[in-house]
Amino acid sequence: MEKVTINSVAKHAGVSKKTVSRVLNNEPNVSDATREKVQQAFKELNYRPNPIARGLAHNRSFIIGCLYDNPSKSYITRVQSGALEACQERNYNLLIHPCELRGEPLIDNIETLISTSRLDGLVLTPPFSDNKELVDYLKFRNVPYARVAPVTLDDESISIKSNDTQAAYDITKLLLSLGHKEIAFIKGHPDHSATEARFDGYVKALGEEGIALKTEFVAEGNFSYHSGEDSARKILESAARPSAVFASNDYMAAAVLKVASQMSLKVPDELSIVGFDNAPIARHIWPGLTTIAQPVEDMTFRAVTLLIDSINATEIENMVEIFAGKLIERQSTAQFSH
Amino acid sequence: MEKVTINSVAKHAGVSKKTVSRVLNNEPNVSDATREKVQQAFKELNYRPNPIARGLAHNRSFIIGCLYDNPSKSYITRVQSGALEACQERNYNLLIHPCELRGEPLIDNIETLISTSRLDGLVLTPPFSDNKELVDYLKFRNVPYARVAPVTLDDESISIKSNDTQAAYDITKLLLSLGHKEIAFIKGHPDHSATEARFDGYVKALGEEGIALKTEFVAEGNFSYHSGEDSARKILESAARPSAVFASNDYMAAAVLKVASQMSLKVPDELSIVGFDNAPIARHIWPGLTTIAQPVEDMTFRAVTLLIDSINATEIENMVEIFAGKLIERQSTAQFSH
DNA sequence: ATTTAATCTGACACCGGTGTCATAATTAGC
DNA sequence: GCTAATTATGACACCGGTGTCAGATTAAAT
Repeated sequence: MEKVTINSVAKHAGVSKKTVSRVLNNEPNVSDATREKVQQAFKELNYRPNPIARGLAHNRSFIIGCLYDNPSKSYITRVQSGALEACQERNYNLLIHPCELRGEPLIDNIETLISTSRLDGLVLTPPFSDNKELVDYLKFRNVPYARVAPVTLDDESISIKSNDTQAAYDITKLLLSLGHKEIAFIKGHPDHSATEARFDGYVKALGEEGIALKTEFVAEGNFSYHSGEDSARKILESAARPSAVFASNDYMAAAVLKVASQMSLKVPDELSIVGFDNAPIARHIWPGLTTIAQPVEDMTFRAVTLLIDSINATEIENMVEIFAGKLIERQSTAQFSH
Repeated sequence: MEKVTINSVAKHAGVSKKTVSRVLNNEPNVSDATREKVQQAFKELNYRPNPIARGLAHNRSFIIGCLYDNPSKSYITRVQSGALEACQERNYNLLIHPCELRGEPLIDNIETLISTSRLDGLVLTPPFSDNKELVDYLKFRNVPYARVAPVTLDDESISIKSNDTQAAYDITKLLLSLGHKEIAFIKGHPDHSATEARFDGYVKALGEEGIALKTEFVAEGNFSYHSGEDSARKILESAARPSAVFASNDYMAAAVLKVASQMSLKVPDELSIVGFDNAPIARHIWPGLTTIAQPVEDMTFRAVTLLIDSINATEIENMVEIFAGKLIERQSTAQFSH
């Protein structure tokens, strides 16, 4: 297969390569006749511009990096899926970068990533979205970035928020409306800002009913299945067992279900359980988990789209958008029966 | 931050840029003194070669594509993880390409992918590893590729195999040794060659015990949780209910467990269940699934490493390597009690 | 001390695009 | 119909590296 470059197209169409470049980029100041000729040559030769050469000329890589450190595989693939779609639409490539938050020094890691791969921009997903050190570094290095699901807002970057607090409030309200008064809570990883946000919603809902927060009903998890197990044991084996458990994500909720099974506690008759995220496991276990579905793909898609557009815009405009979660009721919740 | 190019390094070190390039690529014919000087300049200026310029000069992208279409998120992330590690080690980037096998014409899709992204090579994961049309196309287009977990061998490519048949044989043998004689089987997706391989192992083990294959005990699934549910209903609601079910992957096995729970069938006392893959769900449900763990990361890592090395080698050497699965016993299997 | 071979080093073109600017071809204005 | 303003086009340098090849330097051989 003969290599087709801009030169061959130019020769074929009988014009200069600069003119070909003009047609390629939809630049003005090309006569209709010439444009036609060149486009014809594109087709006849099946020409594809070389993104690498283009990148060199522009001093750009047309690559967006996606940073994550999340135990949930399904969350990661959803993030990737949204990011990929946005990239493909704009002819960018996506470079995935899983990354241990507590591993080697984060900044060094990112520094290497950026300078070796020449990323044009970076999407931060939780828990990086709220990592001040990282955000400051990117700002200092002048690397465009977008934040997915941050809690803190700096008004200086593209941020696509989810309203975790509201959603957590809603799902807690659901439990309350079912007659539950003793509702335990399992927190997520302290590095994730969603952890506090979700907890806040829970606290707010309880507060509105005039129910005091019981410290023995609040366990410290870290979003992992394992931490959910430990927390569930602590909560369910305590003297005053709650009638419902709100786990900050579905993995931990699944772990609560497992512990309940092992203790022969019937769910939802003797114990209601709710999770968060609507991970696949929420519908893969029996009973299915009542949980909050978040539009992860949409959020990431939007973040990457805004990021790429801001890279190519002359005027940089930073914006915040908020996406809402949706309550999904399955079989793990039921009316409280004394 | 000043831009550091090969020219600035050359000036700083007082040599030509070609000499800098020589040092960069560890080429011979550079005096120790000069090499020292240049390396010193690298450090002082914190120089990072521009992969894009390098790519243009070499007519290479230093990007490996990873093709997949797999419902299992955990499988995908494991594949990615192995591939990424191999790429990072060799200074390549990884481009992920999820892809609907039954979606738009596959070859067109790949054609676009290759010509727009200028991939240097492609890793095929199931079900693409055994897609003859695709493999033929890549061969025709002269695109280097490696196949992860193929079943058919063409001896003309890098192939990293797993011994699915053996593993399926082993796990069936386990059920037989527990006294089970009526063992149902849920097949995977017909496009995945692993489907037949696993079935073969099951058939072989039964055959050795002189147990005839019952067609009513073989269901056609497609690796999805949902198909597992349907298959499980068909099998468990039949008149002659088996005492054990072998599902071709863990998602379908989890679905069997769900259906069994709904039917109040106690697992493992009244029904043993085994899966395949050791997906996270296998240990996230209760009882945990007895299954086969495959070294997915290792296999992909190896495939990508071999692929990159073969791209850079003058002599192309194709090879086949076989990785073994490992039987993992959890709580979903027990002695058959009449 | 020369010749010969081996080892270094740099000038220069090139990879495949894009930006700048000068010039050619139109069109508009009167 | 002639000049002025506008639009269309191409020559050329450049992005940051690498390959080729010739020339300079050093080491080995006689």
